[in-house]
Amino acid sequence: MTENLEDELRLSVMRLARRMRLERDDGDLPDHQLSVLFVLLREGPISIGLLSEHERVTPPSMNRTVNAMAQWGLLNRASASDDGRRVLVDITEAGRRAAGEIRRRRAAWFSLALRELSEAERGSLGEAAVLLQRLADS
Amino acid sequence: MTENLEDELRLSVMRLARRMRLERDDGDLPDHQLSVLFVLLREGPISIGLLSEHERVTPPSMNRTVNAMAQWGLLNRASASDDGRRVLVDITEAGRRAAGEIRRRRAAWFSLALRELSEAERGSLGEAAVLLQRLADS
DNA sequence: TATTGTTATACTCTATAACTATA
DNA sequence: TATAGTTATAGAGTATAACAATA
Repeated sequence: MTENLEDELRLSVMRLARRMRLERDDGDLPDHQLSVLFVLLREGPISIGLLSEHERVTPPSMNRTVNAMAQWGLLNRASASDDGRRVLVDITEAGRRAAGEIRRRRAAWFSLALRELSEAERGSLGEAAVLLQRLADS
Repeated sequence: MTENLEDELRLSVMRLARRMRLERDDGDLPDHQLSVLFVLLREGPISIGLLSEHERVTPPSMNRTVNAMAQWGLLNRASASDDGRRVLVDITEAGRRAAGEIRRRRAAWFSLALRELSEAERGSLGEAAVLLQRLADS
């Protein structure tokens, strides 16, 4: 792949992600809360400390975010049974619903956008999906 | 493309973009300032109002951000010659350097990640780049 | 004594409302 | 009178430092 194509790929991924992030309503959750919900969906119950590392914020900041979200019923806090210091955070049914709404909205937009492509082009993107996944994990 | 593949593509794009955004140092610009620089690079001189729409913040908020960035010499403010009310914001050489640094860091990481793929796989991604670009614009 | 989380405090970014300057 | 931007003020989100509880 030429360097130019590499840049084009990188930039288009960034811009497409931004475009998808914009598929939200005014009443939706703040970005950082939404991001926490997605982590919980992906990783399951997790401590405040790990959550703060994952989201690249300090533990006090994450603590505050988690408290706000617990007040809204989006997640639960519970002491870890094996270590009284740790707090395990888990998503609630309401949290799942909130995250699901955004996900559906993004998926709906994306589906429509994909229909503008040809069958062959969609096939190319299908091949690419698994590769992008691998890159994200590296 | 099956619905499942559609989801996989959407999620992998989001996650790869996040992974790339993380390629920054502590001393780097705040996200919203960086985002403004990227808009200026892409769109050239632009008014405060359009900039605030593009970044989805209110005009007073963007005004503040622009002032801070002007103080750091990252951009220039100038009245529009044809309309004394409008302010045209343009990136400076220092702004270009700051944006370029992040871009280089992301490009370097991405280059390394791509080397883990086969030649054929990189070819697939090359094809996909232009399609992702088109989706981002839709 | 080290680790996990919390409280106290301050700074930054954001928003709404009210204001100024220009059209 | 309408529009582009600014100032005033307040509400979130974040950070650092100091503290409490548990290991």
